[in-house]
Amino acid sequence: MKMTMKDIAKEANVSTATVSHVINGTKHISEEKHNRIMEVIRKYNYIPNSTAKNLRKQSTKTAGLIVSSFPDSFVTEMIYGAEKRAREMGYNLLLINTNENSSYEKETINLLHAKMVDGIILAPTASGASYLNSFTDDNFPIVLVNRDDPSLKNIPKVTGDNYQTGFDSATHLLKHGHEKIGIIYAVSNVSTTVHRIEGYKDALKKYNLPFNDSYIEQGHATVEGGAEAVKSLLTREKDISALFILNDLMTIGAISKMKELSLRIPKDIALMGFGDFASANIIDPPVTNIVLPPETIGKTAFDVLLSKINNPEYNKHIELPPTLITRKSCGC
Amino acid sequence: MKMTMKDIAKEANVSTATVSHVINGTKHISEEKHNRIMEVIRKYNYIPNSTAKNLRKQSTKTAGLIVSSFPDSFVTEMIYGAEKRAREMGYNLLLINTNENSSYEKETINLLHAKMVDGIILAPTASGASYLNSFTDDNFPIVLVNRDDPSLKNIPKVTGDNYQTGFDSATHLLKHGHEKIGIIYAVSNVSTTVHRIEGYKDALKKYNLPFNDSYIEQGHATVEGGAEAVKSLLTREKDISALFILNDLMTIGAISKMKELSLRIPKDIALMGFGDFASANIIDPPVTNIVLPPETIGKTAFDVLLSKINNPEYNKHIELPPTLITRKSCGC
DNA sequence: CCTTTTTAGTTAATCGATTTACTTAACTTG
DNA sequence: CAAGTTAAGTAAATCGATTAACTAAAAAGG
Repeated sequence: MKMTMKDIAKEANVSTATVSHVINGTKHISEEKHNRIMEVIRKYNYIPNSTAKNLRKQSTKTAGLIVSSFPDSFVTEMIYGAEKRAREMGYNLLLINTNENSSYEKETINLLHAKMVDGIILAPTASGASYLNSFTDDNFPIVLVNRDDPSLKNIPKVTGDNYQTGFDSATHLLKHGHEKIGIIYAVSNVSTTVHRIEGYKDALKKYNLPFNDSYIEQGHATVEGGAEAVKSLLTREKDISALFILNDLMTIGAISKMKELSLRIPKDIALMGFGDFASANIIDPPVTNIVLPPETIGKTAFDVLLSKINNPEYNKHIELPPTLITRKSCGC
Repeated sequence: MKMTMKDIAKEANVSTATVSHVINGTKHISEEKHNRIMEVIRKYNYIPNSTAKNLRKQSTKTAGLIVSSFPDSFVTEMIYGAEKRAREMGYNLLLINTNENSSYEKETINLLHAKMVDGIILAPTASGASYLNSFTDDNFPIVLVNRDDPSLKNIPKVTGDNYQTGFDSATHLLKHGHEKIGIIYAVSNVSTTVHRIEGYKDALKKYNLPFNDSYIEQGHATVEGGAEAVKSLLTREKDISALFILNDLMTIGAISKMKELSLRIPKDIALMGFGDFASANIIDPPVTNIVLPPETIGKTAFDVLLSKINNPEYNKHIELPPTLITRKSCGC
């Protein structure tokens, strides 16, 4: 049977206020009443209704986690990190996947706001998120994760250092003599892609090499998308000697297609992937990857959200550095 | 500024009841007032507070999704399917990962119950979930997903047909002459594992072959766990000619280790994996897998939860059939 | 011993919606 | 035109907690 605090109070012959104080330890209650109340609570296995509590306290111990591309191994690990941290801190996470649909993103934020979540961790879609200003101006805590939106100022951010990611991977290939390096990416107009390409460009510049726009190919973030993209790119640009692929599924698709085309990796084309997917090490050839720590990004995003909740002035941008994992596919 | 219905009512010179009726269409309101109210609502971008609504309506349009092993590609896709369906039906999903910790599972269900979620989709941990009876007896909608608990009766279930999965994969290997088939699994005492092994046993029986307990090896559900398990199993049982590995990461680890041990697949050992992970096709050799449809399982679980919410008597068990994807690793 | 302070507990307002029961005016209808 | 319906709107109860303000009794202080 569903028990309310009123029922407990009646059974224990006290007021609901007393019951509440016992439960929350907000006032000293005599040993005797304390015990009597606890007994009744245990007897009926009473658990206070959080919705009522939430309404009164104007806080829900729930946060929203809005991702834009799921399932994707990077995002999945990020979710894992955030959920784990949230749990440790006594929070629950509402998971929403906008699937790169920006109008759904906007809608969702309104919905979660109305649901009175204590804050939102948002991996935004490609279209700008300037509409967020009306929320942050109202002190509704939002933290951007993974993807940055440089136009937003009063908002904390947790991302990987994508510029460095692009710079380091390009430098690694350049160092080993590759001058014509192709890039395959999935999502346009997001900071993850844009910054990696910027890093790549600057690495070229450092080596006094020209940037060639047609070495950059877009495709779907799927195995098939990677296969198509690599075919289209390598058919068009025959002199490319190395590839940097910004998405794990696409990397897998690309390798598959290159085998089909009898292109040897790394002999004919060197290859670097992004993200440390489980099979990277046993694929033939094992894939050299540059990785950003998704779990840490997720965990940190939640910590930052908590900071923002506790201090509306908190607006740091935390950028986590990449790591290069050298295996066979780049021939280095 | 945060607006309440009271503010809107005052500004529009009506009662909150009228505002509520306009918003919900629960009573006919004159054109004139209707427009006046809508205008004020738009002017302030007013969105009704769901927590208050939830408290009053005793429903939250939110469901809990409790998984026990995350991130895991199967579970991830299941989450994807469930979240997508939930969204389509106007629900949000609270995602919780119990990490195979049964006491945390119990705690979480109490918590979500108190949060007044409309129902829960639960992928239970290994330890029995008989404590669920007190919830289902109270008509709190819970559906079991992925893992079955046969001791629970008044509860709907959505699972893959794991018996058939074990039977079909064993039969496939037996048909091609393998008589000593090893199994590597991750989690004990869950229906997914138990039923697959039962199916495997029955397939052996059909071929009049004995079941050998020591062909069954357990390990951690990780790449490293798979590597260790395969080493331990193949060192102990030298005459095994085929392996069936029930987890994708372990499959990857096992292949990696077998390469290290200079065991050729499928020449020395044939191999079948479970679940259609992205890299299966480009791993060397491409992995033959038997798969159950995780996205469909997740989606169906949410549909079933909705059925259960609308009809407390709904207690079907939906079991989805496996598909065999033949590639090189089993040599068939 | 009287005043002040502290302690233990309660009453009632509050959070922000929904909804039942009621009122008043307008409209039918025989 | 009196009686019965219907329509449009509102007041107030309600959902189930928390908590400010209050009270009464006990303890402390002078």
